Amino acid sequence: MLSLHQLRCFLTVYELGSLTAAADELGYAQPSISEQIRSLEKSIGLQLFRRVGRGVVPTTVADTLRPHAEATIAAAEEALRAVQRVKAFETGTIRFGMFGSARLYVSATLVTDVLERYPGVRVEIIGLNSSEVLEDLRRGRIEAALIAAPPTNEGLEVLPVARDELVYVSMDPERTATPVTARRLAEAQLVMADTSYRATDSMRLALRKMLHEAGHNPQTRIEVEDVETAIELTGRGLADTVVHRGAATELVPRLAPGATWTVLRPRQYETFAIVHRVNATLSPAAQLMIELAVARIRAVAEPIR
Amino acid sequence: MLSLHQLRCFLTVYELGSLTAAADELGYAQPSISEQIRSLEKSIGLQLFRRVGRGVVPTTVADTLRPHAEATIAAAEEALRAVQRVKAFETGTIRFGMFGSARLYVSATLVTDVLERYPGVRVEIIGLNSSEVLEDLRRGRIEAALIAAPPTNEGLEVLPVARDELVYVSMDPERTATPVTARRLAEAQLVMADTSYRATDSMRLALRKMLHEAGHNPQTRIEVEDVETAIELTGRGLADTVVHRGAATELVPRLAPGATWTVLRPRQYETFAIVHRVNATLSPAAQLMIELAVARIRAVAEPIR
DNA sequence: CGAAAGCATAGGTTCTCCCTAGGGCAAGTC
DNA sequence: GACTTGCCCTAGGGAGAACCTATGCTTTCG
Repeated sequence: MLSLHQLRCFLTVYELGSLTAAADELGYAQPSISEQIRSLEKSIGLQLFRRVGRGVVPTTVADTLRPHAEATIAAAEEALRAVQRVKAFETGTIRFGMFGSARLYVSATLVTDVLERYPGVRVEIIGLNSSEVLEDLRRGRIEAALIAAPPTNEGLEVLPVARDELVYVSMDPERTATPVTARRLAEAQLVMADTSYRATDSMRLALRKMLHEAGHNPQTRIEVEDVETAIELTGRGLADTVVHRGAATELVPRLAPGATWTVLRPRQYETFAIVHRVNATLSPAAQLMIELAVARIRAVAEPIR
Repeated sequence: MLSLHQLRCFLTVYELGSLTAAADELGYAQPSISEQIRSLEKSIGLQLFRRVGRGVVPTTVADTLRPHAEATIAAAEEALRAVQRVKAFETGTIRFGMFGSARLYVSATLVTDVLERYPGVRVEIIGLNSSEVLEDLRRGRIEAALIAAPPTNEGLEVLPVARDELVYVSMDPERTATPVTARRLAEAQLVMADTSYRATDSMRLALRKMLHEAGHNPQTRIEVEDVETAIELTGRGLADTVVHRGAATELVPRLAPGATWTVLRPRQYETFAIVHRVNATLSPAAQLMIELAVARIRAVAEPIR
């Protein structure tokens, strides 16, 4: 079987015209080089060097092989360099999951942070829709993610890093003059985001629990996919909505100018957490993303611990 | 240390997404593949696959490595193909030595023969001057040669294949009307070729012996390097010359029109022989050249045995 | 919850790599 | 022409790599 080591020995011998010299050059004993050359000759079925008195002389076969051997060695070294560059974050792709409204807080700035420190890398933020993130985590296609809705999913390790309060958004200033109670919430016309995941969305669960405790049943008038859409509809006065404070700060001025918001009573919080598979040893890239994402979200939300 | 085997395993695992499947594909047991991947990961210092429940998933490092690994494997395979083509004479260079007047007989047609059978090869006929051939043989830079002056050189094996008669060439038809005796030869004004090798040239030795036996001393008027020059000077009537019949047939009509030739008395012969180092195992290329050269020279000269 | 699939580990065998020691041949030297 | 030197080869042995079978553990699927 052909090996890189054989090719390296071959090239050195070809260059120096001597097994002994090649052995010195490569730091081996002469019989070792001899053996490598012999095994290479055997594996191609042709003589590469003519043993002639003192020294060896390359055959025309060796002339033919030489450039290819050099190309092969070069390709192998280039392969090593490529992964070393990835190791040093000089290049390569870094993938990170981000799910729910978390992206509103950190996605853009996180990418900026990474690119600033490692200009060569390619950054992929996976999961503008939530199910993908969990599936990708479960399937191992991404190592870690920052999510806003801690699932009790088995096999996933969850590290809360910050929390953000839920706020009630409306175009009617009267409705946001005072904190919104469970009763008022139950009576409101609401537009809620993340339709597809209403069964597992932690915000929904929190609101449902709050209403239940007050003896009410949750009722939403409109269901949409995006937080953006929910806020935009609120801006048109069609309904009110409940979102994270961060989302409100970020989106209301742009999508629902004139809308105001207030907290709930009792106050409700959503936790942001880093999630990854249990027992996973995280890659440097993943650790970097986690570090930056945590720093960013702690700057804009309320840090936990 | 990086190895081609590791890269092959890596690519198969990457493609199939499974160690077990890769093991089946490559014909190994699963733990062997596992070990190869692990050692590759260790040698680059980065994880290539995330072990996730059922199967493995490539990391971004693996994505980076893959094209380089493919390029390296491809280069290695191309190297093998290249030498296999040489093996089959589909390409590559074939070197052969040819020395003395032998080239007049076979050099051009020999090249034609080779190119006809193996259109892809490059043919090099080494040694239009004689010393190079022996030196190249001695140094091992060529494996074999066809020569016209069998040297008693130690370390070289000589296989006579044909002989050619020496003829006396002159512009004076009277001098070639009858075979030339030693006495007439001693009296003639001669131009002789291969000056540089007069001490070892077998034709010189043969003539000298012939003259000595008749009690004469050899005396040459003009010494030149080339047979061509000798014949050309003969054509101008400046002197007569002694050359192989083959050289006369080939060159006299072109270089000395009007000149005629006759044999010597007693008749003198020059032997053509294949020469190579003793105990040398000849390459297929060398054997081919020998075979063709022998066939050719036996067609135009008088075969021995 | 049991069965199946897939990776990791353990232990042992075989093969490869590399070493040292010594033989043989060719080239250069006295 | 014998001697020395340089260089390759062979032989034999030890360390490590590669590979195998058997088995255990985790995840996934019915």
